[in-house]
Amino acid sequence: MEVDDWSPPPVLLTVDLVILTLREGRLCVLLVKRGEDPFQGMLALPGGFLNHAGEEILDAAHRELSEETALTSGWVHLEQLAIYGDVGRDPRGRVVSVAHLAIAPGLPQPIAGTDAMDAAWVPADAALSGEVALAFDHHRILADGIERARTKLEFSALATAFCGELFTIVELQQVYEAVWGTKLDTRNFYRKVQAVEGFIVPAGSGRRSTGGRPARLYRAGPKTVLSPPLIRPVPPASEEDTRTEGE
Amino acid sequence: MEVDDWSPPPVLLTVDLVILTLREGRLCVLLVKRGEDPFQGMLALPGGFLNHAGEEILDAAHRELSEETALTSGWVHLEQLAIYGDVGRDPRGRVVSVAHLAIAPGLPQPIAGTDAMDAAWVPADAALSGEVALAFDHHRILADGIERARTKLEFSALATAFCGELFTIVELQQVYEAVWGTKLDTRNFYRKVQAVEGFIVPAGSGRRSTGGRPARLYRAGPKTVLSPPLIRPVPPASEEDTRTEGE
DNA sequence: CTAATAGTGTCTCTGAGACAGTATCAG
DNA sequence: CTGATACTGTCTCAGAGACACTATTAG
Repeated sequence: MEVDDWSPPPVLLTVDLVILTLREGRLCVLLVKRGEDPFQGMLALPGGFLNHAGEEILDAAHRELSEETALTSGWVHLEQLAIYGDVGRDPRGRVVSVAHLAIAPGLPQPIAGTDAMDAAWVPADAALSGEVALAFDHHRILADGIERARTKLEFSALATAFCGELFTIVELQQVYEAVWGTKLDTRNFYRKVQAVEGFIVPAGSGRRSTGGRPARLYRAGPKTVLSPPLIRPVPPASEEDTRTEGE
Repeated sequence: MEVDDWSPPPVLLTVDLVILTLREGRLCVLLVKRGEDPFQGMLALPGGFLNHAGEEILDAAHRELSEETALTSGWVHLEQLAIYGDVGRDPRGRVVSVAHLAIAPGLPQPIAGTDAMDAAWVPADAALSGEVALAFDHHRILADGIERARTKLEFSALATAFCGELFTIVELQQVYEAVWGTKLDTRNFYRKVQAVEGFIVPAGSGRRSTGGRPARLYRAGPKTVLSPPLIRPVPPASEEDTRTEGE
């Protein structure tokens, strides 16, 4: 404690990304197959070290994001998720990861990044359920990221980040259904999203998909906080809750 | 990109704490007067570097917490808040701070820590309003921490962390009123906290304060998520609320 | 009895969930 | 006209806010 020439221990900083999108109505996450040293060949979240000591963390996250997805950037939501710094999490030493949550509209095929052999969209439920093993503590990070997205859908306008610039209410509903993993009542959904002022605003005229009544188009409104919120239906009220509920 | 002997740039990691408590019915935050190099003599959040490369971040937060408050530890809530790593935030170099939110019941006088000249409880509104200048980007961290506490009071049982092991419903209400900065209706509050199963559970018999009917005692229940939540009354009162206040 | 604090009941209104039929297009 | 998709209205019930009085103690 009273050491005079003590100096703080340096750590290595990485940026990891939970990138979510919708593909064929399913919530998917981008995973890469590691091409390098620790956990080589294993699936992991995209990410990497800071490029140089002067790189901002958010810039590094954006850089990693475009390295993997070739995004037009601008229609991407990117926010800090949490920090993961357990001592044993990386065999290379004291590596602390700043996890980020990224959400983007239907993305094209991913591209293999600098230190990734391969990259692919994996359905979120498959990645969560442990069917695929993830490197480091990335399973925990992924779970936290998806949980964050699910919660933020209730209280923020985050859902529009899954859509393009123009979208229909049905498409927005499909976002909620895919992320929450539930079916929603169409009439209640229409009523509620339109009741929140500034959540979505009408755009021009309609379009159609497989021959049917043309749908009205909307774009994201100025509001980022939803009030009243769109409450997520209680998870299926499963059998496991018996013990928690009793006493 | 193809540099072969490239190695990731190291950074220095600090842990900073937003420690909240209630003193005389007011929300207060612990601030220290810096006794060392950058921003010497200025007020700042308590915190410091990792002790050694093998120290867990959460352990470091606990260590800093007990260094400043001499807490009996165990009745303290401590959670990660966010990470602050802007390039220019610390003149000593690339210093990245993992901010934490700590909440504890009515604490005694703080003690000056290792590298702090002085420590004191400062009312949150005074610290937020810019009356006092804070070192580094600590004003932003403080604002984020208090906002986090205000939000979590709605949806989690965090309020009980401000109380001791045993508390009355009135005391719990005072927590909400102090943190939110609003007055709440006593009857509605009683009804709502008791409606949430597992939020608070009755303890033994009553006690009193200044001569009055003895209050029933409660302790924190097993539930950490409040459903239904206790909605915070709208803070902004958006525009011209000319004289609605006196009601 | 008085002062002081703890505790309670009702009404109204808003918002959530459940529910089925009409509107508009392509072919 | 048919198939397909977009869109809408009503009822009921739970929960939030507004509101004033009774209960129990110390002195």
